[in-house]
Amino acid sequence: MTIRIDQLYARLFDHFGPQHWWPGQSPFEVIVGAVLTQNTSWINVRRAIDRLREADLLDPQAMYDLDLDELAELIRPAGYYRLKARRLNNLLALVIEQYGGSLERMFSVDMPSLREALLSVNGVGPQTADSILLYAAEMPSFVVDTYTHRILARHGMIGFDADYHQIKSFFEDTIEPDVARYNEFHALLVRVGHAHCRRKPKCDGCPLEALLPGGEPCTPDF
DNA sequence: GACCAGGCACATC
DNA sequence: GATGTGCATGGT
Repeated sequence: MTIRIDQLYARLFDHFGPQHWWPGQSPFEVIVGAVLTQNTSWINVRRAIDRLREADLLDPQAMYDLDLDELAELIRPAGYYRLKARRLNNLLALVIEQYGGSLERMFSVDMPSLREALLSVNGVGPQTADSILLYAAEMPSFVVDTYTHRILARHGMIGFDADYHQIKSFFEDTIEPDVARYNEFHALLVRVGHAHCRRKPKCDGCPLEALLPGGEPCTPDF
């Protein structure tokens, strides 16, 4: 017996309300943020993006033209800064060389082809690619992250050993393609993850507690 | 001071 | 194919 996906969404939305993820920012800023947030808290990503904006570098060509060491230094607060400078540069090379530096052109490509192109970039994995598709290109690609995996596994909706594609399909096979819904759902999962489903169990007051049959606890195995 | 954060690629067995 | 490791800053 497991809880249903629509119950999960309803409970999270009722509890936390709309999350307003990545509103009012440029698509390019979303792309940069998607790379910088890899295994990193958003507060540190925020600092790095602010520094880039301050330097007037939130533009594909401008950032691509910048020396790699200088880019690394600017994004330092986001951690793994030398690695991420290279990854950003790899992604910018795609944007510039394949799409002439135009995000509009890049986003006019069909979703499966664009996803494949993004995944071909060294440093862009499935979560980063899907974040770009959903939050920058506004295409209905569900984003899976550590919290999504952990929350679903702990509540018996998937196996603890489920891989990225299985979890993504779990959502996409159930919820019809809907950019706004996918956006909100993922943001809500991260929100409840921050509050209650970290590595160490922190379940007090978790709005998902009562969803399990008989109010049984989740199984915080990882 | 230890532990954690909106991953990913690569080495090794 | 599975498992382990490097990458790094800043908050709790």
